[in-house]
Amino acid sequence: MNKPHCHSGRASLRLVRQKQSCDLCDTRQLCEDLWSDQAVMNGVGDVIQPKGPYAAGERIYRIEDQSKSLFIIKEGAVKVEKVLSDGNCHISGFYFPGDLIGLESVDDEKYRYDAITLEQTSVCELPLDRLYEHDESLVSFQQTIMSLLGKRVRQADDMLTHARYLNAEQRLLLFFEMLCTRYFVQIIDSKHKLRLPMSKGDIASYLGMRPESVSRALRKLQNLGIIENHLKTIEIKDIAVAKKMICNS
Amino acid sequence: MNKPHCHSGRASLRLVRQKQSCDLCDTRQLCEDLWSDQAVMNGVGDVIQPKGPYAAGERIYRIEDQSKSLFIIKEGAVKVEKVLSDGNCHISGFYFPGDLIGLESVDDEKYRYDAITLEQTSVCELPLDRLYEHDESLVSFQQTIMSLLGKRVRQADDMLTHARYLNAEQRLLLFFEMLCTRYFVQIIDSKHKLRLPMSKGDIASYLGMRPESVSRALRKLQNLGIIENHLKTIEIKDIAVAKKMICNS
DNA sequence: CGATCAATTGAGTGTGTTCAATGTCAGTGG
DNA sequence: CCACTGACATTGAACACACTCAATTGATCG
Repeated sequence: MNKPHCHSGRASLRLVRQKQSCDLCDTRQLCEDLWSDQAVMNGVGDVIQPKGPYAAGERIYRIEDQSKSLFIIKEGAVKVEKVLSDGNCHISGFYFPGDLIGLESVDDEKYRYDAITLEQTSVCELPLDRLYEHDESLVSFQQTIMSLLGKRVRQADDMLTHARYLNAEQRLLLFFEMLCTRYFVQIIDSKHKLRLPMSKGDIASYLGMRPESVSRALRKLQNLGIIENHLKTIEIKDIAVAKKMICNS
Repeated sequence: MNKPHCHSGRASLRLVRQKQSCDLCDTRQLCEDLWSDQAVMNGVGDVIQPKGPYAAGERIYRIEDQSKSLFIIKEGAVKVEKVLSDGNCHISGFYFPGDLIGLESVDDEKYRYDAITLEQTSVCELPLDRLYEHDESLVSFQQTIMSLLGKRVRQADDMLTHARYLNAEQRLLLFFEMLCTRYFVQIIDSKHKLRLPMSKGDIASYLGMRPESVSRALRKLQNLGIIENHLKTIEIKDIAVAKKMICNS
């Protein structure tokens, strides 16, 4: 199960994560469970619905809608955001192929965020009510969701720590590192030149900053020779220094 | 199941949450499941170990230790914290009777925080490995943990939002409101005079501030006549204005 | 090509931090 | 009972970082 592109049990769940093995994919276990012989025999697989492709800017789920499903991202990129009472937007996270979105609505009535595509995106829908069925064939499925919830909690906790102890430049470098390691991003030419599917404003919201501050921090990093910033393309020129900057807080 | 003090199936799980009904208790469902006829019949209840009482300042679990259990707090108060690389402390949360701690270690090898008692505290230990057993009698138990994980994710997300969009005074007022509504705190005399089991420094760390800033913000709120601050005792004098301050961000 | 939105840059402001000093309380021992 | 201690809490002054407001540039698209 270590070879790339292992999610090929069926076309609808073929989660291709370019340049990465399935080991890094959150939903690997999920896919295996859902397409196991036993699950297929019991018809579990049939409730999984492929949806999309969505164009950029479409909503996969909408805040306040009844939360009925989780979604695995097959291709594309998604931002999960919420409009605050003062009209500002707060982006809770960015998600990429192999990620599962909607976990924060487990055991809640409604979605608390909008999930909006950043580019052409396809997903698989997993009905939430299946989570709670006592079906023998779903036990492994439930455990996988539980694992992902544990991960999600840790991720949120880490984010809180970073938000408090890192300055503008450090947050941006950490963000780029996350994109490179944890997530799928389109990597151009060299290994450390990446294309951002989201706007600078989105990044600002995610990192708890203003767009102006993002601009200034990027310029500062560029002047230091650590990165090259051109529109939606970022090149990390000095990874050693970058990593040192993140740690020395 | 709406009457107070419903956790009286057995002494070891009697989670008395003063002045609050069990509806507000995170672990109500858990207790019901664990002490259901079927669970008891299958011997599930016997794996739940009462521990304590711990004195103030003791560790319930230790960072880097192998994570083997969750803990329900029966009495007392607990802070969950981590020492950062620069020597600073980051407090992830405060927990009170009826709360479940250790959820962030679900599906992880080790604890990522220290859980330290703030006063005399007793807990019940729930072995994590039971979570993943295919035992029929544990299905409901698993679902409850899943629900709590969902809640925990939402809580962390909310915290992130607040950390970004509220100033020092607003954060403190929101913190006090949380203590009053969601958590158990020792309430003295009137309904809105409460005793804080944690230090001002702990509060600062939790809210992402410096102790000095907490002091100044409290003074400001006191000068405005909204609160009265004396050592470990806080009195909310003008709740209407306090709530208005939190919302108008 | 102009219109529109995103991104950048500049100048001035403000909130919370840093560093240092002082004040307060609880516990201890003379 | 009082002085001494150490941890916590408060206060003050100067500073730094990110924010706000405003103007400009740049990219994209009909």
